[in-house]
Amino acid sequence: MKRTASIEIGLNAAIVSVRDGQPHVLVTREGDQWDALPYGPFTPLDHRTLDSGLRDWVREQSGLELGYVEQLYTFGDRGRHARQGDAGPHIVSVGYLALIGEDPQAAHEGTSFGRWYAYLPWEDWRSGKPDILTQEIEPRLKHWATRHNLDETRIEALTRQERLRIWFAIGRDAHWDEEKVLERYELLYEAGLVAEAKRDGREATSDWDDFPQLGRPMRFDHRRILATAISRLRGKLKYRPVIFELLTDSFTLFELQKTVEAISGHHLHKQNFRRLVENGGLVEPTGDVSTQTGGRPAKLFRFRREVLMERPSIGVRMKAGRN
Amino acid sequence: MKRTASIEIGLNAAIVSVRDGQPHVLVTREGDQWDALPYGPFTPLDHRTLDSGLRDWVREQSGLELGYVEQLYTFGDRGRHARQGDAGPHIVSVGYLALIGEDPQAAHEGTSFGRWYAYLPWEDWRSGKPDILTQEIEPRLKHWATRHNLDETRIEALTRQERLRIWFAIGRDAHWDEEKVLERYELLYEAGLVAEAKRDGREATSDWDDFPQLGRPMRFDHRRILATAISRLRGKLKYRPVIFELLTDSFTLFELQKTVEAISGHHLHKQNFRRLVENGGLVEPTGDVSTQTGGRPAKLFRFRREVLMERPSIGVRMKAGRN
DNA sequence: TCAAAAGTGTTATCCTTACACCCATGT
DNA sequence: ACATGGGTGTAAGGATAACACTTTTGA
Repeated sequence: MKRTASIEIGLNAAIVSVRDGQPHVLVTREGDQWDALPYGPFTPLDHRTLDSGLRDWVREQSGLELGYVEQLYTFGDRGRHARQGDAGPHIVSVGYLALIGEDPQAAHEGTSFGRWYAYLPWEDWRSGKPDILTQEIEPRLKHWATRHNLDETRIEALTRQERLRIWFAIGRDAHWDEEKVLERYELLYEAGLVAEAKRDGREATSDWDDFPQLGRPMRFDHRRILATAISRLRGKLKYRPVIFELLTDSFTLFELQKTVEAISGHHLHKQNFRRLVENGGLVEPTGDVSTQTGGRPAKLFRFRREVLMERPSIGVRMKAGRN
Repeated sequence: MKRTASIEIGLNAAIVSVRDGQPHVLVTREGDQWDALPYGPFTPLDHRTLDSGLRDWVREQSGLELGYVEQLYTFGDRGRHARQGDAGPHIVSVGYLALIGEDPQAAHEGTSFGRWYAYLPWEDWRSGKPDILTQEIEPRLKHWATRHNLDETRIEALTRQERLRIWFAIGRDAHWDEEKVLERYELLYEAGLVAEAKRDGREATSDWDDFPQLGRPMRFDHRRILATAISRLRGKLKYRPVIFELLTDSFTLFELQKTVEAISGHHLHKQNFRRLVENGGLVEPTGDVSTQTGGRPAKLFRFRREVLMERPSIGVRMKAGRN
């Protein structure tokens, strides 16, 4: 028998909602502390399953009743919850992604929806490449890549240069892969360029005081969980019709497009997007029109739930485009 | 503060290897017990991370040194590890998928590689639809679907009929989705058609004694973890070049095709498969040929590791075919 | 010689992309 | 009138699937 130590299982939820064309995540703010995702310990006596435990915590902390919920990943790094030299129980945390369609009315005091791209501003390419990449991130990462590039202790590990190329599109023929959100955040952490790295006692690339704030930080490793959620959601969009979990029952194609753009972080080509969606059999017209569009009234559509039973895997395929 | 209860975190690995065209998973057999996946508790004092804990347990139990490892899912249902009325600590288990390329020599005493399709025989469509589906499973599932179909307590839940259609391709226009391995296993469990359901004290569709063995059962919920691993691997094949983790450094296109077929569970069209692979830039000729093929000597290929840095997502695309 | 697997070539079809253009409404 | 978003048509290009066929080895 091995030695045992007290373990606690933490449940964390990244609860996503799109409003006014911006993706948001539910956060709790306690005083001047950093924003946190809703979380709480899993206690088997109170919770039948991990899922139901999560729903209980979210209900208690925010008043929200969750619909679509999906497990993301279980994080178990030693000391991930601890500040330097801190003791205390070891915590393994199970991260979840939840999606909310209707505009959630009044959540509890102390909770609110924070914009994704306030936490991860380099992920929003809807109006082109974000300035923070060119001006702040790229020069610092390039500098970091030149400093002792010889930490390749493991064989077959990617070099710093290579990681910049595939994850940050720095270098020739490189291109931005919108799904690599987690990899980018973890690289910034490793390079000591986010506030959490300083908090956790990691070495910085240069003086911390010179640093701009690269995105709003979060408590514990919650920004990592948010990054995981975004990665998963951006990937899943392409092969599962999850986007409709973020919309009301009926919607215009424009609203659908804006929601996909909000999540994927880049612009889409209007005409082709409409055709792909309509031909794909994902939606059907309700018969009504919306006159609130600022232009010609738009047909309203609803999601065809039957597709879940027709095609094994179907999503909103699309490529970036100008129009 | 909530009540606390002792929690233990278990680590489980589905270690996959393809030999002689058959996919296998590493199991331990203790006496007349059911086969089990390698597993052990996560103890933070011994293990730095969940990953390293898993590698430690596998090394200890089987002597294998793992390469490619990927977290699958964390299972936390109350009582999932318990027999009826059993008490004891609550166990949350974290499932992993590991892939092994080289034919693994001598694993420890008591461990061996068991064939996937001995555990889940309905998943092997390489020689057409398996008889066990037509003869044993479908009639029993149809019967189950007619019995009190009114367990739709949740709104929006799929009916039994619908689930048979989308997951078991029973009904008109239905077609088999090879990725839905977990859904199928869980449905068989829910319908009381696998031995684990009896062991866990679930009600059967009819008398247990009448039942054929629907696949070889496993300890605890290990067959569910295996099903999760297969689902994930079959899905991932299509957008990541993971298949090469299951092959030796150089291989013929025929070996590659047989390996993909072993994993995906269906036959592929030879000519088109070869073209897709060669044109896709996934592989490059080594210059050597293999004369051990039983026919004309075949060019040997190797995986182009550079693609990991070129394309964001690339896999072995293919459709079922006759040839 | 035959079986078995390695390979090549060609076509029809579908899907995607890109471009051009017109429609209906509110201000 | 014009801005805004809604909506249609079409043609080029690429990828896929299905088919037919030739080549090289071992038994």
